[in-house]
Parts: sequence; C-alpha cells; structure tokens
Amino acid sequence: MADSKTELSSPAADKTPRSERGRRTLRKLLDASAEEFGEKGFHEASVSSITRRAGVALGTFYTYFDSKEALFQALVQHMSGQVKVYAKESVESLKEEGEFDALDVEEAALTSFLNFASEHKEIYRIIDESEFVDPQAYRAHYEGTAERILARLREGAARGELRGDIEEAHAWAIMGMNVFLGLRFAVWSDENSSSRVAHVARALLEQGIAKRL
Amino acid sequence: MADSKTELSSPAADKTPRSERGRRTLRKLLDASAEEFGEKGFHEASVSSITRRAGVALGTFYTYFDSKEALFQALVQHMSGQVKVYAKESVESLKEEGEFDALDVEEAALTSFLNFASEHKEIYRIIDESEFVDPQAYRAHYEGTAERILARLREGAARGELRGDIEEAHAWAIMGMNVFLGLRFAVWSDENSSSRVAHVARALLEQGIAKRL
DNA sequence: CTGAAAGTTGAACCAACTTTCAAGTTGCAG
DNA sequence: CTGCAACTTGAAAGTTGGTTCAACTTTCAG
Repeated sequence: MADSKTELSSPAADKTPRSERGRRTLRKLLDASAEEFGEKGFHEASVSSITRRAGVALGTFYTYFDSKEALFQALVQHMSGQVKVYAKESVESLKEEGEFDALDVEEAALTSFLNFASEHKEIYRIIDESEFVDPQAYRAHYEGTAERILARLREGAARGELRGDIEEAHAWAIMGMNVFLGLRFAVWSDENSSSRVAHVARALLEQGIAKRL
Repeated sequence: MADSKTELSSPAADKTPRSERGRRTLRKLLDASAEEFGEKGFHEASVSSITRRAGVALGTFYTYFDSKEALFQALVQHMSGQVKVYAKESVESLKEEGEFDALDVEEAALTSFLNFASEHKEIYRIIDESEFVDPQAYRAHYEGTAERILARLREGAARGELRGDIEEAHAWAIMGMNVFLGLRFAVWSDENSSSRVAHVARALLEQGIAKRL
C-alpha cells in the first residue's frame, strides 16, 4: 500500500527471476516439485531431491523460494488456478455449441474434471494435502469451486431449468460427489469411464434415485 | 498361520498391555494422541508432546507402540471402526421405529454422520490425513463405507423403493456428497444445521434438482 | 515376603533435513 | 571489452524430534 517498489505478494525479499535464465530455472523447480510432491507427499519430499530432479544445486532453491512451505503454497495456488481455468474452458466450449441446459453443463463439467484428474493425478493429491500444509489455500480452493458451481446452478434456476430453491448445500453436495467420483474412477482406477460415470451422476441430478411412479 | 504364540497383527514384538495399569496407560496415550493429531496433524504432532499430554514419560510411548506411524495406524483403524459402528447404530434404531423407506435411511445416516462430525472433528481430520500417512487405511475406510452404502441402496431397490439400476458410482456419489456436506456444515461451520442439510440432500436424492414438469 | 515380570523414566544418541553463505560463474548493458 | 547484477554452487551449520536403553519402581502370584 505504502511502498511502491515491492511486488504484490512478497512478504519478504522479492524472489521473482529477472532474467530469462532465471525464469527457466524457476520453471524447472516448479515442474520437479510437482512430481516430487505428487509422488511422495509434502513431508517425504525433500528439497534436495527436488533440486536433484530439476538438475540444479541445492542452494539454488533458495534463490526462488523462502522455504519448502512457500514452494508448496505457490504450487497449490497455481494448480487451483489450473483446475478452475480448465473447468471454465470446457463449460464455455459447450455453450458455444448451442443447445444445452443446466444439466448438460454439470455433466460436461464432471466429464472434464474426471479427464483432468486422470491426467494430473499429482494435482489431485497436492490440493488434498494442502488441507494439512496450507489450510487457507485448501479452504479457498473448495469455497471458490463451490461458489462457481452455485452460480451455474442459479443461472439454470433462473432459466427455469432447475428447481427454484437451489442453495449452497446443493453446490457442496455436487462438488463432493464430483470429487469422490474423481478419486474412485479417475485417480484410483482410471478405466477411462469418464463419460459413463458422468452420465450416472447426471441422471442422479436429473431425477434422483427414487423409483419413478 | 504357522506360529501359535504370536497375536494376529503383530509384525514385531507384542506390545499389548498385560496388566490393568498398562491398559490405562495405553488408553491415556490413545486419547492424548487423538487430540494432538487432531489439532496439529501428523507431522506437527510430536511424540514428546503426546506423552506430555498423557502425563507419562517419553520412553513409555515405546512400550506400547513401535513408532509414531504405528500409533497413527492404530488410531485410524480405531476411528474408522467408530464411524462405522455409529452409522450402523443410527440406521438400526431407525428400522426399529417401524415405518421407513430407503430414503429415510439415507437421510438418517447423513444426519447422524453430521452430528458425529460436529463432535469429533479430530476424527474427520485424522481419517483425511491418513491418505498421506497410511494410504491403505484410507482406501480401506472409504471402500468399506461405499460398500455399506451400496448394500443399503440395493436393499432399497429390491424393495422397489429405488431405481433398479443402482451401481457402485451411486454409492460413491452419495458418500462424496455426505463427506463434503460434513466438511462444510459440521466441521467448518457447525451451525448445528444437521437435519436441515440432511433434508436438502434427501430431496436431491428423491427427485433430483431438475424442475418438475 | 520375595522375586520376577510388567511398566516407567528421561538423558543421550543419532539421522535426516532445512537453511545459510562465501566463493565462483554467466550474461548482458553500455 | 568490461563491470556489475543475476544466478549458481555445495559444503557446512544448525535444528528438530524420533528412538534407544540401562537403571529404577510397581505389581502380584506363589
């Protein structure tokens, strides 16, 4: 607020690379750590193993990050953003195709989430682990996601496609459903059954599971 | 299988207490560690802090557990069991009251889960963290839970109350829904809105969220 | 009473990491 | 060219915290 030289989110010294070489190294570190954290989890992962993977010396790490925690935080933020963008894109592209209703949108969102989770299983793990390493980020991720789902549902309700009494709990219910279907059918098993599973979920949202009379 | 003297699940020396005093100490350790792990998480928690809480000396810990990991495993197993028993009881007691259908059962299961999560937030956290500390236990917990849900749904389908095409994905969808509603409305906020939230979820399962024509 | 088994104690050991730093190297603006 | 800022390096310092152990106390069967 008062200082003009410091960058937005730098509590300590600014570690943003100023040269091309620096940006390359930073990227290598980010990629290596995503792998490392994904495979071993935060605590088993070690800075020295990350730098080894990235092909740089141990000390180089501290040119770009204040600590192992800081790296993890940067990573979670980045990944949370990726998930968001990916979901947004797939929804947008559906809308461009013309004909669609609120349930088509949810089905598409789940399908793309399942596909995304199949590739990038690391991301899944890392975001989950942030509950214990960076709780703020974890909360922010799921609260943000729930809000976007809720907004979509409200649009659908406004168009008269969904019930009028949509509330926050609906968004969380759908999000939980999606996350657990992702865990079971994308991360753990990966029978690339994305569209089948998404179809089951869609039917559940469309008519429930009670026997129709 | 071959050996007769060793207990069922003791890879190393048997650490089961043989005296009453021993059982008391073990219990103190278990209680203290549930608190500690719940508050700090596995890695921030320290053995010395646990023994301090329990009011015993550091070394005593190793009379009962081979390692910090071993304690965590024992704890997860214990808690997973508790959740299961608690759910089973609440479903049983509903059945004894007479009149009920498959959706009443699911609503009751969710209500009691939400209440359980409000008390025992530690349990929630500990089971979640087992994904990273003891993945086997984590998987076992959720696979077991999903199986029990699926069994309930199939009963309901057999009685003609639910659709006939119930499958594994339905159980995972419901479980995910329940877990996330628990996270949002029991662990994070605790407005003791259990029955209201469970009611919303029930309606979702009963008719979906599409506008009825 | 008595002796052995069960349980308790906490200082000390130790391995594993994170983080620092002073000495080099690279690359580019002027 | 040249000089300086950006970047790299890896050995070593510093910490933390799990685990061990030998001496001691409690319990209880015989």
